[in-house]
Amino acid sequence: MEGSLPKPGTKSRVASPTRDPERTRAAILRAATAEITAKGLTGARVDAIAERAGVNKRMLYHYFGDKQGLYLAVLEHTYAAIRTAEIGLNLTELDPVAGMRKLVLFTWHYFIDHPEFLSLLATENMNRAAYLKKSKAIRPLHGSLVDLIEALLKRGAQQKIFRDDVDPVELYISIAGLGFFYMSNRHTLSTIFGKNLSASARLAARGEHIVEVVLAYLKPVEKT
Amino acid sequence: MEGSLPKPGTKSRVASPTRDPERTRAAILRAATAEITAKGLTGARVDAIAERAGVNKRMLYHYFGDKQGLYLAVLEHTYAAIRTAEIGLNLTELDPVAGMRKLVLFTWHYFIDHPEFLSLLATENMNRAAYLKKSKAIRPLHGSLVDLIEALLKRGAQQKIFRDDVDPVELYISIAGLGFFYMSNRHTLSTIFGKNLSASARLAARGEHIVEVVLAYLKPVEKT
DNA sequence: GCCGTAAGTAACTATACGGTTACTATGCAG
DNA sequence: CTGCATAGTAACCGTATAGTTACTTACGGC
Repeated sequence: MEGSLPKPGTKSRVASPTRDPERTRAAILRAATAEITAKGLTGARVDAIAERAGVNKRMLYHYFGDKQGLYLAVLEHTYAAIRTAEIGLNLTELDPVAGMRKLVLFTWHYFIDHPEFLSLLATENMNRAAYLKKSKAIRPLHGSLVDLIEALLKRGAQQKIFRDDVDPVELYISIAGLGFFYMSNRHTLSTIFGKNLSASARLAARGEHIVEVVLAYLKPVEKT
Repeated sequence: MEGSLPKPGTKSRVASPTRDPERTRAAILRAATAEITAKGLTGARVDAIAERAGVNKRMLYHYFGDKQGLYLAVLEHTYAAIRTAEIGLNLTELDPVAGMRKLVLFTWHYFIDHPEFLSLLATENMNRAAYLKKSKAIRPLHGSLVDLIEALLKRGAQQKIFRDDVDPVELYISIAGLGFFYMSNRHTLSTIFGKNLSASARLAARGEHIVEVVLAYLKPVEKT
């Protein structure tokens, strides 16, 4: 009797576990992100990705064409995530110093919470950004990031609490760099300096250090 | 007649081009550095290294055991180069601000001139510093770096031109990070921001920016 | 209720790759 | 001069790897 069978009529996501393209695609993308960020593009194994995703290898080629296509999808997905999160920050409501502090700490915590983003950047730069250059989806995301920082800097300069000659791109690279280098190189740095840089107390201290460095730089130069 | 043959008696380096272990070893190391920093450890091909070095592949195994042994030799050689150069800086002769400026710019220019160092760090961190941890040769090199910075900070604090609560390791990570991120990620950053960050005018400007950021941070907090 | 299309499987293939084998040439200590 | 350790060569090998082929199963529009 058909009463005990799962109802095929309902389009609910629970239904049959077979034949769920969206779930399969997402599982592949997640597995590929993990494998590629752990081992790099050349180190990642297509068979390992398929196994991690619990999916037949043939499906990777079905959905993403080839290994490179899969890598590009991972790259686009990962970049979109951070740029989207930044837009949600809503810095316009805060005074400039508080806004800058929030942006700096957001960036820092994003790096702590998303090591896969750091690894992927390292991989892509080793590749001279060849895939990023191919992607039409990623570049448009970055105008708004510059606008965000520019607005903050302008408000601060008007209120005379920031110096008025700051380049927003140069500043963003500094904010990101102060966190990126610490996190992406924490394994070598921990080893050569004989300290565990991943300890949570140290991570918190580093966050405050970065805020201090950035705000000290932004302070207007006193008149002599 | 034997008169026209190259004299084997003279031990001069010019003599016979065959059988020169030092030259062969050095050629392999150079080729391996180039190949590994261009493509990563997994991306590098043993056959390509041999060809680049103009040497039979068997020689790589003769001198370095296996691919991993070769990688370790590259890593040790590359780390030793920067740490040795730092020691030659002679910062004790300068006043603290000039000394710090010199250290910051040295680090920055080192990154510009030695992209292979940056790539190798990226590779090694992707590997969670597994090879660095194995190396007995590298760690001892780093005590003197911390001493160098510590001495500079102490002199500056005594003269009241630096704040007196600066952690030398935290500061070094900032100095390095401000340059490292810019250079190691210049391909992705140039792409997303639509600017050529490798242009020499921009590199010079970045150097000045980093000096400003570091010195602003080191300035003693004014009394309120 | 049937049929075309998209989702999914298993087994296979060509080759690129790290590493080895079996051998030869060189030069220096005695 | 000669024996022997080290430098060097060429050809080879097993396997891991990206990508394919040939086939089966489920879904949804008509």
